[in-house]
Amino acid sequence: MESLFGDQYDNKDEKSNLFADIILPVPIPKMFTYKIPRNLAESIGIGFRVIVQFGKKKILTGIIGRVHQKPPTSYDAKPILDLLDNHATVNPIQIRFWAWMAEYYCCHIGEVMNAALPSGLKLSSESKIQLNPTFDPDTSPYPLDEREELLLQALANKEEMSYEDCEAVLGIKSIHGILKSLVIKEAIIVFEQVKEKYSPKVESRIRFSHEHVKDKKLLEALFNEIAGKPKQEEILLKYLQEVPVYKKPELNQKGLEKKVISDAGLSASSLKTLIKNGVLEEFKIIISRFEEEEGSNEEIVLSSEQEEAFQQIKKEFEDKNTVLLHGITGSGKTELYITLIKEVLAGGSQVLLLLPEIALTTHMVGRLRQVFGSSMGVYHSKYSDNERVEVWNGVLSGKLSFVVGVRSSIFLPFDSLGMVIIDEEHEPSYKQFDPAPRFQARDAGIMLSWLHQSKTLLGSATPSFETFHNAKTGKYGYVSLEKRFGEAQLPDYYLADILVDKKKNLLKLDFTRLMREKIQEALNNQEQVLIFQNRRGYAPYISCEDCGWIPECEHCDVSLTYHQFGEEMRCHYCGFKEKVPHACSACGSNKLSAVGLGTERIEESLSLLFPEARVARMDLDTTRSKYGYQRLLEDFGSGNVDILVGTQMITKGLDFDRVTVVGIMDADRILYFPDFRAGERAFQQITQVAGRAGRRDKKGSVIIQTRKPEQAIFGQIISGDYKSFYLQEMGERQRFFYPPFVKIIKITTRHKDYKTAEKSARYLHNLMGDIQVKKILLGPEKGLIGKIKNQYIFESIVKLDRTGNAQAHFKQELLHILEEMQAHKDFRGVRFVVDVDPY
DNA sequence: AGCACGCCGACT
DNA sequence: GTCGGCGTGCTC
Repeated sequence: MESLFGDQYDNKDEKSNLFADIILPVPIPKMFTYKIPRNLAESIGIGFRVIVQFGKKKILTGIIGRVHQKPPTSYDAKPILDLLDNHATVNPIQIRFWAWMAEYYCCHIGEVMNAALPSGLKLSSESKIQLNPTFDPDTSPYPLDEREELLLQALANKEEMSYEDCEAVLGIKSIHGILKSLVIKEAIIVFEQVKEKYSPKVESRIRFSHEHVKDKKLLEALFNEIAGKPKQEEILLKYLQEVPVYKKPELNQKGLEKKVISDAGLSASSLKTLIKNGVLEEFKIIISRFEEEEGSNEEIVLSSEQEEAFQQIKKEFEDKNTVLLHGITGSGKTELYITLIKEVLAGGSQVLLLLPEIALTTHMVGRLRQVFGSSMGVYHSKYSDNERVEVWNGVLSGKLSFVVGVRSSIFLPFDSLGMVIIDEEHEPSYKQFDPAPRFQARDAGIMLSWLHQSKTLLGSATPSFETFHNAKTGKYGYVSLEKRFGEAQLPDYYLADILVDKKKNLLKLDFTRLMREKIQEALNNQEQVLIFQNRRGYAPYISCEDCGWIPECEHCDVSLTYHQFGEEMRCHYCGFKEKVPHACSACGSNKLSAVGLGTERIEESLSLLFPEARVARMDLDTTRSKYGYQRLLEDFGSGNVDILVGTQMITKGLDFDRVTVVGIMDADRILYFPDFRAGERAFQQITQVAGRAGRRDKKGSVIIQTRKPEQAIFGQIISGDYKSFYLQEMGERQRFFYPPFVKIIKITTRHKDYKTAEKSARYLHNLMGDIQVKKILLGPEKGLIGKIKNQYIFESIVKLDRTGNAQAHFKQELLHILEEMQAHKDFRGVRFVVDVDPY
């Protein structure tokens, strides 16, 4: 592997001519070559963090991607300014991983770096100004104008000011000229301030000054001395009580957290005096942001089914790198994972377990923590940056050999992965949409695993078709785990026909009679209910009953969603908000009605239908805060809520014994999504949410409301017949050229002017047509949403042959085309986005 | 992406 | 007349 980058220490005598290709977090498709100064040559290597100047003044953190001796021919390389650490922050495998990702997903390696490194590890500079100490306004030969005076005054009582501060002081946008003039007049100095963003958590502690613990007599003397000062004595006694240095003098080294003294209500000023007089000393240590916790080291006992699956997995791994574990909900995958993880860790390798975002808040992590204690790292998107840096460093130092995390945890600096486990592998949230790199963490995880010569286990109750196809064709191993753990039974399904009930006048506030009866039954039995509707807000739009007018977003091509909470109309694409109109803007009629079903409305309807029930709602709007989701879950878990309404958030990881009824408000909405994956997703979503119904002792009920109960997919979902559903859908996919039979690349063209957007998309489309590769080219078509944030959107879809190097060739050509187009003035300001394997 | 340099409108 | 708008070109 080393040879990929050249052996940088080949010729030690010529180290003065060393150059480094550096990855910088900028969206420019190349690395940048800098000169390695003599004094750094010995201590530098691939993956080291360095500081370089980029452009006229910007200072950036870069990562050494390659070291070589070839001086650039067309320009003068700038020197590396400094080295940030005495070790590599990124290992060679990661650099290869980044390079692969940039190439595969058609983005720049700098963008990958940006996504990979927690921002705490990327420092950058900010321009600041300060007063020139030699400047004296009275003797200065240069006259100052009003604004310059103003700025100097503002600066007079400050150490420094940022450009933003200056703008604020002067109240104008362009301060450059003024600053320049002040520099020429030698009144100020402009400098770059580099800020290290990561700050370790520091704890203040106290202990006896050295000589006092050397022998007991000294301590006794000390107490005699201090006897007249009760407050100080109290503090010393408290210290001795917490840290028995009489018995074990070595304990003094670690001291006592300073906070303990103030928490005990003892005098802070007396403590200060003790420190001032040299009796105690204060010192600081760096502590972890994560609590220390012992693992339980318990013996995991697998059921016979689990044990069998476990053995099968191991057997499959003998000749396959990737294995799919097809295990139905509640089959106890967690225990299986734990057993596997333990085994890999015992072998001295690292393990990465990927989970979808919300699953990270649930009991699975708690269970893992119980077993692995703080040797397990958790990498969460809601973590602060400092916390992320600590996980990063934990993996780097070897302290954390096992990490559970969301999709971005594939970027952690593992150096010897033994296994990557991707749970709920079918989850769409593994795909990153925006910004680049638009990677699929499941696929990237398999690649990462391959780079480590490690194994990948994919787990799902409803595998993605891509994965299942790979398993069927023998590319992946396949193990199924069919029995529900602990004798829990599969739920009963009921199809409730919305149209029939409507005709019979049995539909009340969008609830069919069957649904209402089942809910009532559960309530009577003190059981809980989940209601699923994948749409937030009150109603997706409101409409004028007289003329059909619908309020739309000013910036996007969508109707505004009515949110009862806060009484406003909101755009779910750009965040635009406005007041709810009282009359139609087109005809003035005041007959405006809310159309369609959102979670808010369902919540309201439930309160009306079941006034005695406690109803709660879980969607993006109620879980925005860091612990919003967890709080709602706890409320529900503790039985403070009878009915929980929610979006797809409720479909995952909610394992509560008392849920016996799950209602799906509008299955058709999931099914008729204009996307080739709609069927697959419907199957997955409905199965997932249904899996929440009924546990151990009680069979659950799942009520699916639909307008077309005769559709085959329902029968397949109900009988859990994933395979026949799969076969049927795959027939379609093959006929109409959809993945996994082809590779899809989506190219989006965006511009604020409709005509320009359309013209650019056409032009690009034609050029793509000329690429000599077997392909199907569709479009360019106006986006599903024609305009978002005032940008008109066009899309082209390319379907590529999976075999050979068609993909690689096409991508390469495409990037050339885009580069050229972007340089052309006709397409100035046009944004092109390439999405490989889009969702 | 930033951030410079460079050429045109609306204010003193 | 200048200030200040932003178009366009480059970054090792």
